[in-house]
Amino acid sequence: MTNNVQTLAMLRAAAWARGLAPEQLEQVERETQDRFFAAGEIVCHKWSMATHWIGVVEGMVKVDVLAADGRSTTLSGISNGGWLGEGSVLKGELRPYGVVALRDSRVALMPSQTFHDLRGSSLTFCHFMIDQLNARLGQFIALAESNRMHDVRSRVASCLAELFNPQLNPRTGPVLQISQEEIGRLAGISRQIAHRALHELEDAGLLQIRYGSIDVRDLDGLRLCARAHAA
DNA sequence: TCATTAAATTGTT
DNA sequence: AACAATTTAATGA
Repeated sequence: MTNNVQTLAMLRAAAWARGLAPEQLEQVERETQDRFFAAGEIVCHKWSMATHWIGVVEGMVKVDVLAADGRSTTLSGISNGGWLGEGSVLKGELRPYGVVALRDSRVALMPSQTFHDLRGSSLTFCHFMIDQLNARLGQFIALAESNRMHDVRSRVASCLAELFNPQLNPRTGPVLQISQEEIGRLAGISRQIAHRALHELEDAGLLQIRYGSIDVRDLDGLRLCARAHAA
């Protein structure tokens, strides 16, 4: 249950909620919780039970895995309007990743029971879920291709463009409040390499680097760069 | 409002 | 990886 205005607006505006019957939407609003996480806080631990489907109301969270020696890499970033964790909820398994707030974030938590109720009763929800899983698959295919075939600049461009994936991150604004260190984790490179790649993208006029944030000026240009092979 | 300081982030080698 | 420089936010006069 949540009284938060932003969270309620986010639920009602979600693509999967548009086709719901009034009583179904009421159930969602009644059963979905609402929590605030400060930057750096853990939203859910690795290997924890997947008890909720997670939506980002406002802010940004990352999905990451960390090695025993403390190194960590980021698999995905999710910002305003994005949902994550459906895979583990569908399978009823432990999450094979951790979720961490990249900056102060408000997060919606839909209980897995509610999730399964929708899955069984709403065709539009099921359609959304097909699109969601398909987008996730495409994301990881692009990631594998980018890692194996493309240079560093294209990889960074690809990772940034994914933060604007219309299915996975439907309401990302042009200003990404994310440090170069986190960009590096997202692209699987060091902060120094990320720094250099970002300046190349800035010189190409695709974005503007600010303190603690990236201002994306040419999203289509980033997407083109993400598919380019040449150095 | 301004100076001081610590913390975070970026820049450079 | 190490270090320097810069930006931001918090504090107190």
